[in-house]
Amino acid sequence: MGARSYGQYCGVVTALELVGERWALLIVRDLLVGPRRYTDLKAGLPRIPTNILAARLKELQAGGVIRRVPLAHGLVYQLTEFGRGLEDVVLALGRWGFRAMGEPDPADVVTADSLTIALRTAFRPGVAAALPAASYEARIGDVVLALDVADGALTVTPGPRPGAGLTFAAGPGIHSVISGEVSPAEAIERGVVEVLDGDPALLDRFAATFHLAAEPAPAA
Amino acid sequence: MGARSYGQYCGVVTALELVGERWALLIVRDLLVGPRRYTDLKAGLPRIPTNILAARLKELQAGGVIRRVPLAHGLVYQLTEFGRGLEDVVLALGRWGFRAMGEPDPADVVTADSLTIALRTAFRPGVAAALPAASYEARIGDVVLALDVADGALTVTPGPRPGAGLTFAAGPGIHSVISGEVSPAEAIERGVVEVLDGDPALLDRFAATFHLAAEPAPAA
DNA sequence: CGGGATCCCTTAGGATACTG
DNA sequence: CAGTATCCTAAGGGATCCCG
Repeated sequence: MGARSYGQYCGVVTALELVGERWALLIVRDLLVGPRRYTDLKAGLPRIPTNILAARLKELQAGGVIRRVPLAHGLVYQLTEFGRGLEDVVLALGRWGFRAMGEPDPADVVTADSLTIALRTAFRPGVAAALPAASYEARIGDVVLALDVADGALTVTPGPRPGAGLTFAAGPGIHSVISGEVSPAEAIERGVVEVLDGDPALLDRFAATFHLAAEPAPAA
Repeated sequence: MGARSYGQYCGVVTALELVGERWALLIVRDLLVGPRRYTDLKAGLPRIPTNILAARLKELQAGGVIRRVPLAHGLVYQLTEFGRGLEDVVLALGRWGFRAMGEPDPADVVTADSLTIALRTAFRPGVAAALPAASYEARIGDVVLALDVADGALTVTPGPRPGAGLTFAAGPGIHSVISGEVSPAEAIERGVVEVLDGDPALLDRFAATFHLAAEPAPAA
């Protein structure tokens, strides 16, 4: 048994031995959005040392979580079917962590992949199914995402969304809209969200569709 | 920003900064079963160095995940309401890790708390609700647990269950019963499960109530 | 330019012993 | 019971360099 093994016959332990090392679940988070090249991963995880990225990729491969796929030009890393099973884990983590996010550090970045996953964790299929289809172009920081909600399903694509019902720009303050701390109307009024195009009333639908509770942890 | 920060404004990152360190989620796993003293945690995590346990407990406290509660005699650690929100994360991890468990290392241990959580991850409320109530006494390794299933809810209590509908003993092979690789009848026949008391037919109900898919990760 | 490998240094984590 | 203190190893961080 490895010296670094937790030494228990337990599903949680097995999982942590596969993806519990530092950075591993963030690599998985980004790969849940789609296959990525080494360079994409490095760009999406600006603070990961390159040797650690290489090491993690090897470990995840050895664990059957990801696969290297040669491409015409270069290669990509991709989750295996087993690895895709981590979606529940990552979404649960994101949902739980949302409550504790607080204000961003000035040095914090927001990447397209992390934001895509964040929107997936906040997405409420039941609510979306009960509302008319909608499309949004969201610009958060430097990230531009196209969101399409139809039939209770969400599609997130990087880049602009021509013809979106609503195009808006926001900063980290979007957090308070998703948590419900700030109503859509207030958000527009206070400049937390800036409507660039389309129907401002659609921001209500957005806030209903994407929602996560965020009561801060009481000392209790 | 700490040198060890991941540097992203993202729920997953926030969560990992709170409970992503080595051993942290295993401490949480055990506390999900109930409040525990320092010594209980040490016993339930035989390979954790005591200084690391102390460090993690401080960090988890600082993060609002756990709380120290003084007792008449000594003190216990307990999840806060925020910390209890990690149940989804731990169960999702356990569910995913179950598929990769394989054979136990000879040095691996099974603790009462880890087994309690494992049974919770495998529990199917829907199936249980459709079946008559049942009680079991499960002896896995040295661990003895009382299981009560009623109205689609599961209660796990450490220790024997006098009057249980079925009392059985098993080793790690119970994994194959829960995964469905081995049918209850086969399990009894091959000695994977030994019925000590009660109605052997109840093992069918057990296997229906506690189930997790376990196809090993295909190379695909 | 994509996909790493290497080097050095810092610090977290492991093992063990000891204490209020 | 509930931790500190110590020593040592190995993992992680940062920068740079290399190769097809």
